[in-house]
Amino acid sequence: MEVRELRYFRAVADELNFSRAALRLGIAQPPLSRAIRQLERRVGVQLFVRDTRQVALTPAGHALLAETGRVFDAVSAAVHRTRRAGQTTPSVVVTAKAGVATELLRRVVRAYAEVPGAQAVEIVVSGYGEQTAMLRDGRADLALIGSPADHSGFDTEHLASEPRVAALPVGHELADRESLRCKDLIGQPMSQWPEASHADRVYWAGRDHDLPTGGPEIHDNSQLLENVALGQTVALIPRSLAEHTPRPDIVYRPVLDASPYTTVIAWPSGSTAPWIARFVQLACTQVVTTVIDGPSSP
Amino acid sequence: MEVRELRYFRAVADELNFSRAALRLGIAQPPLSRAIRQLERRVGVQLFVRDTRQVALTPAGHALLAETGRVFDAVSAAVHRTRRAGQTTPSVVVTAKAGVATELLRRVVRAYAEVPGAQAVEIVVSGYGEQTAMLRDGRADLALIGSPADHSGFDTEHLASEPRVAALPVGHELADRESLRCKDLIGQPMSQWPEASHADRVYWAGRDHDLPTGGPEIHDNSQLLENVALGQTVALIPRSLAEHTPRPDIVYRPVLDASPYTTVIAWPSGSTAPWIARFVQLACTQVVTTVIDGPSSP
DNA sequence: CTTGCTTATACCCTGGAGGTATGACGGATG
DNA sequence: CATCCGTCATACCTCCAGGGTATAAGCAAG
Repeated sequence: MEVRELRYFRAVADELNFSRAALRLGIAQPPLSRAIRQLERRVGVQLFVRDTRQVALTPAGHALLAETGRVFDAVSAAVHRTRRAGQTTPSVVVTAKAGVATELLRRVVRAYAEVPGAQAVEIVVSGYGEQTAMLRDGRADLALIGSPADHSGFDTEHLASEPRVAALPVGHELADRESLRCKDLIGQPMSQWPEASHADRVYWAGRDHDLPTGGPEIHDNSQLLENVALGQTVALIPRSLAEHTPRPDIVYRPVLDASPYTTVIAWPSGSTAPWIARFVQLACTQVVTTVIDGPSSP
Repeated sequence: MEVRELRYFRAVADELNFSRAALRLGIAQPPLSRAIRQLERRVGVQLFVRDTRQVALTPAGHALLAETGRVFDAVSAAVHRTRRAGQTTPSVVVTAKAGVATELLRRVVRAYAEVPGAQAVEIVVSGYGEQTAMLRDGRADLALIGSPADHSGFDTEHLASEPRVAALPVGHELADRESLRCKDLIGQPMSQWPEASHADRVYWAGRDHDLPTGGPEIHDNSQLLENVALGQTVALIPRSLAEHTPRPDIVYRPVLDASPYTTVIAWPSGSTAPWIARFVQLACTQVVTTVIDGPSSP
């Protein structure tokens, strides 16, 4: 099976229409039909049931579609990492969400620069949920990831945990309380990241608590806080974020029984590159000196 | 980048010799040289430094070689799983090492058969260390794996832990002791699985204990025990294995501070197929009733 | 210098990927 | 019911890239 065939397959599986898929691929429809037929012949199973009006995936087609992502990720990871390794001064790429843990990252990078023989470090700031994608497809070598992310397929090492606070608009009914509990937030509109899976939503809200969903969807921290200030939503955020973004129109209140916000450093599982081990080790020791304090979760 | 190009690259990287690589690939040498050149041109980096006498990998080549395995695994997983899904009665394939945990597996399979709408279950017995390979390349959907294995890239759920015993030949100097400790075994010839990485060896011997290596290499349990009986080696094995294979020429003695032998059920990380969740859940509940008893580790 | 081993170059050939034109089918529409 | 439109399949052509053979070129060893 060749990558080109898989690209064709995925286009058809996405569009469920040979003509549109061919358009998307930039080829004509007949060669696409033929390529799919040939793929079916080679693998030995039918992937689509198609009459002249309808195209649908067979169970085998569904199975193949589920696997295509891994193949594309592996291939583009190979290309990306090879290209980077081929540069005159290869650098290690670390990605992290804006805001959270950047001061930690700066410290680690400074410390890593001291290591004899260390490459340059390139820090790429990425949007919510994009860190894992960048690790998977090879745009990054290491990532700092917050707790509600999907770590599957990565090796991780725990870096820091910090308590969460609720961000409330000034004048909110809960704003005069010193601290809150998860159950206090039930019934409140609660913002969700757009890409968050169900598991993420549960986790984000604090594991095992039946916190509400359905607030407006937001894409970054400033947008989130803007929505909070406007009274559109409330939000559970890590305490450090609250400390770095004081706003006159928002109050932050600790949520005592929310699951702590944890930051992990992640890298592609099974990587044996020695500098990954060195960087991770450095990050772990740095985090000890950086002391992200706060009461430990009960 | 196409899979064919990667196959060619890997052959050359393995052989470090274009002629032999071409022979292995079943093509002539000139097309292979050209294909590699074209790959280098497409990716934009040099992969090999070659004069007329020597071929060596560049740093970029090393980086690419490290990624090829993931690509091949992903591709063959796609093919295997698609083929299986295309059969008239698709079955779920579970793999496990012979001996250990087979009674558990039988119970789970019986229970799973009761589930409405459940597929047939096919059990494949595989050699040491092969379970993970089968998961990775799609020959299996689920695997029961013993503790010294490399779980990276898989999701796992803990199933059972059991203490380890040392297998000693009758008449061995330690055979008359009721129980042992790891340090008693220092200096004994200790068998290693051939594919075991360094991490595996450490783990297998009981984490953090400086147990010896260098015994004869063995490939399955019966061969291992045969070697023990012949006085060639001693072995640390899970207790259930000892109980299922009583031998007049071998005595088993508990090793109190060896790390327990744990069995986990593993599946490709990120799989969302509902039947995986159902099977795993079933396995976890079954293991509670199967009660693999024994003293918990200190 | 010759021999033997390597990779690179030159050249040819063929299979298959891609294009165009068109057929066959079925739903929508009047 | 007839027409039209959108769909996938078929037929046929073109052309290039992947593969083969022959051979040059480079280097080490004898």
